[in-house]
Amino acid sequence: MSNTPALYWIRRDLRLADNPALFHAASRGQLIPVYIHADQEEAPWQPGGASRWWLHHSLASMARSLEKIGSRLIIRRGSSLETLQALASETGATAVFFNRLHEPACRDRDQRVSAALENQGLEVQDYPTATLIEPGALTNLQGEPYRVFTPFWKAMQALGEPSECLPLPGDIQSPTVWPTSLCLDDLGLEPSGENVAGHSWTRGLAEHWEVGEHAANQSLETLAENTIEIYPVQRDFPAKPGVSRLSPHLHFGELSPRQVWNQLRQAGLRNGTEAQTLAYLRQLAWRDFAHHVLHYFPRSPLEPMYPKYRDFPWRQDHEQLLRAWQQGRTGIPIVDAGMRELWHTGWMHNRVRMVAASLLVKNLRIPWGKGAAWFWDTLVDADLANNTMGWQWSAGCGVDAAPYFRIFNPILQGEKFDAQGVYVRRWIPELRGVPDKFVHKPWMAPGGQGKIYPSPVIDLASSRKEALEALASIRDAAN
DNA sequence: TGAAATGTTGGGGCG
DNA sequence: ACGCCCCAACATTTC
Repeated sequence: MSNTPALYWIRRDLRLADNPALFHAASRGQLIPVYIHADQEEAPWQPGGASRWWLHHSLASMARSLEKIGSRLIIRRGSSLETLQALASETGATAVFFNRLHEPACRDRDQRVSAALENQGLEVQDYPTATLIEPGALTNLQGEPYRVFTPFWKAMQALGEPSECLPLPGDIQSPTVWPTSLCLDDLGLEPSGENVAGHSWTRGLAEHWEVGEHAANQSLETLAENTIEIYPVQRDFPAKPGVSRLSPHLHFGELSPRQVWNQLRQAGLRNGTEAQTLAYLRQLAWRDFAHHVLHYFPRSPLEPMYPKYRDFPWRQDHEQLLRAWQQGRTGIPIVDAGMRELWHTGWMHNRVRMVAASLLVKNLRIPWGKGAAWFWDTLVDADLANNTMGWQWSAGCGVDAAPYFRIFNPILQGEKFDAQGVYVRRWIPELRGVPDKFVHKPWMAPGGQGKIYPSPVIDLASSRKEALEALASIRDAAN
């Protein structure tokens, strides 16, 4: 026990349970939880619109949780280092505890902050908790980073189960005097005004999500006890509730991946759903793989991992097409439905993300970074590692990527994974009068039944051919 | 975590 | 009964 306070520096670890920095800081003695809004330090990957909305509500939830256990959330704005230094001198704190972030900008910032604080005699403790395997800790037998998922996953499994989760922090000791705090609203996180479609973002997001640790645990409970049973089969069908929707909770640390792993494992044993559980844990491992790849390739958010793709002949003057894609009016139902789901709810089903990305990158030949930037701004689960891996995978220029010739046909994808058109009609009411047979290609409906919906902005067959030619023009380059 | 083009096979209609 | 053709249905190759 120390008789000076410790600062618990909160970032994207917005939970009380299984929280190493909070647990150890609280065990040490007087605790001062602090959130410092310094998003320019993460530039150019500061949180986008949907993320800011989520962050606002998650911080509000964290503040309430801390108050319930007799503590508080101190909110400040400014340079992380200067703010921590100021707080230390205001409160007499002699230690700073935090959980690690692994994005390159955050990691560099945290190392600078730690070094500076230690230089002036403060104790700094940081903990891994954002991933199951710490990025950089797992290499193949040659000491090289894995570049293919399956061997990475096998190596992960060979390491055995994650350790037990930490309990809630015990007795919370407050400092004798609390430092001053801003109000959450002072941070101006919630986007004001309307999004691209003229909808109020705030309302749409609020209608579709419950934010915070409690809601995150409820979603995990639903997954472990119900959805997991149907997950392996239903996860590919966007109209069905076959996926976990845990991604934003994991991104903001309302749940740790270790909690997800351990709870699913236990439920799987209890309910005899171990095989289904493994299918989900494999997907959870993709999240670790993405962080692992970002660790070794810190420039990958902006640069193709295979340099020859820098010379890819992207379409010139694609602004109009990009806007049609963003706004969900490409004329291709499965893509438009996905893009509308995105702006209404801040989320899109993964199967549809892949189809929408393929259309943007391959048929429209628009640089994948434009799609990544749009997703970054509109997804509540926007995560630099996952977003980068997903887009480079789709564009064919990343590790373990879809081969360049793999081009989705959005009509076939729609017919295969949304045969009755339930998903596309949910987001595109105009299609409700179009018969099932043509719901994924309304322009082909006889008798003007499909006329109500605009024709595709791109011809799928000819643009596919052009994409293959464009890709052939760079494929013989050295790498 | 593809789809189109091409090849093969076998059942059935037909003269 | 038989050969021929058509064309699903399935398999393989190619991008």
